[in-house]
Amino acid sequence: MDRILITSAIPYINGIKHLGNLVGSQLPADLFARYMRGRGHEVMFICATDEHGTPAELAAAKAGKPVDEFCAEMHEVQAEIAQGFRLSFDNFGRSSSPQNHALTQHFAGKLAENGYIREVVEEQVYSPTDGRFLPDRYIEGTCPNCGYDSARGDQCDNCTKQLDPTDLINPYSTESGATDLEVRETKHLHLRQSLMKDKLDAWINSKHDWPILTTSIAKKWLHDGDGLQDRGITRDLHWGVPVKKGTEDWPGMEGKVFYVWFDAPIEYIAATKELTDANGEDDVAWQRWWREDKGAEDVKYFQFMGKDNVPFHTLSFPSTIMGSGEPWKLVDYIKSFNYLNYDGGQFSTSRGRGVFMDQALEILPADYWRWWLLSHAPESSDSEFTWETFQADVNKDLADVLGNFVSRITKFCRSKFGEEVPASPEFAYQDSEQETQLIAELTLKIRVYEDNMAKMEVRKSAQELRAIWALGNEYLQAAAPWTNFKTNPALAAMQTRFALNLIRLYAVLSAPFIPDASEKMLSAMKTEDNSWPSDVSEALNTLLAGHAFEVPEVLFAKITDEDREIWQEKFSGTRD
RNA sequence: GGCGGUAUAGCUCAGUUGGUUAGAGCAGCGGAAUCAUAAUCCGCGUGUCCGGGGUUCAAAUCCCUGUACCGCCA
Repeated sequence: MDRILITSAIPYINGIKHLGNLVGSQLPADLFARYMRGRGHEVMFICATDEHGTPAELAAAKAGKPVDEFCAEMHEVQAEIAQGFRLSFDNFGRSSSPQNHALTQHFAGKLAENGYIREVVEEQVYSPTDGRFLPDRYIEGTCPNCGYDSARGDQCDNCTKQLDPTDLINPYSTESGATDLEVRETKHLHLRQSLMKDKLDAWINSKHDWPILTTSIAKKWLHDGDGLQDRGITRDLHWGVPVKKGTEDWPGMEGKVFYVWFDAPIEYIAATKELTDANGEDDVAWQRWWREDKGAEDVKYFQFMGKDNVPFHTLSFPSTIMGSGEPWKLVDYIKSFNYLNYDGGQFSTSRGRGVFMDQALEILPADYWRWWLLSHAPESSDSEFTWETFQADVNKDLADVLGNFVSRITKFCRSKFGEEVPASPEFAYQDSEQETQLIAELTLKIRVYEDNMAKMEVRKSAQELRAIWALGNEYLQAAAPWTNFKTNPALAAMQTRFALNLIRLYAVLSAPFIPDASEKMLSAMKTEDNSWPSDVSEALNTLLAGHAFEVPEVLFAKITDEDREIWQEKFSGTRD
């Protein structure tokens, strides 16, 4: 039994995420976590909300709430939606937790001790009216280049020229409209990632089995231009982790907080501690996952994320870990994803384009989305969601191939033998060529499936699973128990018993993808035996003659053309 | 402008370290079956593997170059 640590990139707090976000991190991470649990491994699956930073403050202000209250509410909303998608986090934490405050300050202290922190005095735009320093994009004014009157401080949207906030004519705060902006000096901490460059480079180069997407992005940042740059890890904000050197004050840094990207990945660790603290366990309980000197030396750590998060996880966070000089667990494998597009364009949170997680659950059960998104996961390149393919794929795979298989055999059995597994003393499928051959084919495919799941080859796993489902239909078609029933009912009984056992087998194999349907299948077969089919022949002898079952409700209702047209129309615009 | 990714059948995509007539699912066409959510099963592909060069006995795969789309950065 292995110990598997899994983290999904943590979603930002300011709103509900769309399906592209979901398929890029949380959903494949959940697939992997469920699979590993199913195989009997000890799993710690962690996610959280990423709560600090200016966008959270602004979203709270817009909602007319104190930022801490806003975050607490949004955390609950996101947690509930995650539950709706059956994301099986062991803990869904909060980066604003006391545990994360302490750990973030601890790491900063260690980094300073080891010479990886530099204090830098910068000039930034301050707004007395807003009472804060303004990030570049929250300052607007007239573009000196083209005269556009709503140019942002970082770039003019009209002529695309890159700008400095001080270039703008008549600059004003986009928050308050204040024009009394001034440039002030402010001191910040920089993480000296540049000192870590060679170490990171060697580390990345040693990871031969990582996705090309992961390593190519990391290498680009390591070698592009002047190479890996130091990065500011503090901000002049109120909402965040106060800058401290461990538990000590940091002279000159009063009133400042750590920048979100610094404290967000540390939350992976903190969220684990949040869990064990809540359970009243001691520190060893979380340290055995994260400290190689406290029992984590044999932990295998997997991270899941979209490609936009790769630099932070391949460079910044490892810099934090390595620079601490303490034996924290470094990631062993980074699974990264491209983007899912929506109907010819991008999903966009800021523009409200596409289908958002809450809306998705309002129109269809989680399994539909899980199956489609995972079987189309953007692994090798960006992939595309269209309502037409979604409807066609889901109807075919879930309703026709799997759902109908369950339906046809349970109903057949009920009408011919009643709602219990039929007996046939004359026939055992160990002695029959057709069944023996199918067991061999299933075994082959299940081993391929296991291999793909272990390698986090998401699409290939889905493909193989579907092929395993199809074998059931092929078998029924060839065996034709409905024909045999007329001349040789005992043979038909054996075939029916075999096919009914396939339902349980499919439920176990499919659980990582479609947990709800899997649960329904097991409960229809009136069994709680969800043990992994290491021996397929044995697994198909689980439900014995006389075992009662019931014909389940239709597992997957089909998406009609009318449904599709309504949704297509409904989601064609943007959300406010 | 720099960097990266992608470009394979009508659609969505596989093609591992270069190696037999380039594959799968969907859609389409033909057939079988009638247990089932008109579901299932079987059969059917004349594809400039984006264009152009090159390396090689052999290239979708490696190198150069051009084009298109996407993204990141400045």
